[in-house]
Amino acid sequence: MELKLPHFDSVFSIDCVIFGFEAGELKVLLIERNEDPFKDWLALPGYIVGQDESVDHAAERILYELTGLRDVSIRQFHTFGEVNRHPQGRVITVGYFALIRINGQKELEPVTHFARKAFWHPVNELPTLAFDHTEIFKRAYKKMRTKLNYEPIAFDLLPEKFTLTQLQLLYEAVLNKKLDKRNFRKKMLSYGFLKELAEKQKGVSYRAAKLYKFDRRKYAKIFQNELGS
Amino acid sequence: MELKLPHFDSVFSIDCVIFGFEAGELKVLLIERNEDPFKDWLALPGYIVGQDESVDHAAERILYELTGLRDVSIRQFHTFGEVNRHPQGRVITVGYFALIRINGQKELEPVTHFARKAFWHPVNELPTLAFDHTEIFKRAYKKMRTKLNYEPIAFDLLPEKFTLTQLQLLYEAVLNKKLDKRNFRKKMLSYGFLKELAEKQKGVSYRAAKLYKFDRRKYAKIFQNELGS
DNA sequence: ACAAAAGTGTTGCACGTACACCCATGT
DNA sequence: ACATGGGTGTACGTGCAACACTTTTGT
Repeated sequence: MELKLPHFDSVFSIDCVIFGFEAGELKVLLIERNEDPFKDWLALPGYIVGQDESVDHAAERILYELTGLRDVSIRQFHTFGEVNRHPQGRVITVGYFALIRINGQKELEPVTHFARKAFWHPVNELPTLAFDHTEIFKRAYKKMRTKLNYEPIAFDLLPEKFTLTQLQLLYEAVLNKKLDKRNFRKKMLSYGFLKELAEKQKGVSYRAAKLYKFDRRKYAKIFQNELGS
Repeated sequence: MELKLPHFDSVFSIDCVIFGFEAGELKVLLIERNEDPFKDWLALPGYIVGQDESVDHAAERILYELTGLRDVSIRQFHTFGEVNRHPQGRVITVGYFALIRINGQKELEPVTHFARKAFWHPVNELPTLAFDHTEIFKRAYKKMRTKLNYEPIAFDLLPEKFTLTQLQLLYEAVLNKKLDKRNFRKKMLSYGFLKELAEKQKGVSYRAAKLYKFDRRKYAKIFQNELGS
């Protein structure tokens, strides 16, 4: 079929706001750019969408290239389409956010040339970022806090096995407020998607806490009704 | 500054899912296309974003060109970025939805050449639409129903002055279920953003109902706290 | 024994839900 | 007078918020 579309100098990109949780703090994954524009600046990991890949696929690819992680819950949250948000031309960017397990694993190592390094930075006291990335981050953070209240996204940030106190500390860090221990536990357990393990915490110099894991199967079963029409 | 961006054959568009309420039914604004591809098909109103306009601006412009309406609450809800969603090339589209007052006003008349006509169609029993517009519509409809539960978007669909029964019928049509009259009124009035008018309904052959209007100022005052950090 | 965090129940309040009858008005 | 929708209150159950002490374990 003949191509009748206008020929604009326009490009799509995606930018990822990737949250992690470490040392009791909520963190976001940043890169140090190695290319113009904004060479040497800090930025959210993001890149141009390929001509022959879907936007969703691009988001997964870039997340993989920067972190080595797959099968992460990654979701689109907003598209940023201001005319002058990119100094080199018309670029609209689709923002995605993901929550991943930091796990104290190996150093993050970008496999793409455009980033000099990638690292976790606490979400509080964020430095100035390239482009409109500060705005993109803020929007993602807001959305994430909202979602935390009605979707079990917190578990993506924790190790597979965790204690209820760890879970609570995470909620407190993200929502930035203290929660009541008894109410928190009651509520979490009442959902019925936490699986209590026989195992206990190790290496602590006080009473060891029970470990739990998030049971995706039970979660799906419980909330399948909410889909509807 | 030198343009270093890759030169892709790619274009952004926007598609609008515009809801209206008429004759007790929820309706969506469709157009009959007058251009290839999908010439003569029914579709959501949408068009290509200009090189020098923001995506948000494009959405407002297109809504205006198709309906003559301004100052409508129009919101982005999702971006559709599959590779082959457009037969002529790579087009990603940003979906917006809006709710407007049908008002029994003058016929809708497209001022752009690409649509032969625009008209309201009940959301139930929607015909087959061009491109992936059925999918876009479904996503908007779902989002809209969700939003109805926690934002006062329903008032955009009603005339400025309305009765509580009209409001309830609208909720019932959108949510597709019956609601209890007493509970519905109690809840709506408890919010405190409905202003009771001295005026009453006219021209009905039964007891005339009180008219209300939605008080945006009160709403803003009541819910300004929810913004935060 | 002590330090440190784990673990555990009850009460009041706000909110949603279920439910049925009299009232005002136009014909 | 009658038909039609307008308008109103109560009782119950659920879920959330406030609140403090005992238990377990490692040192």
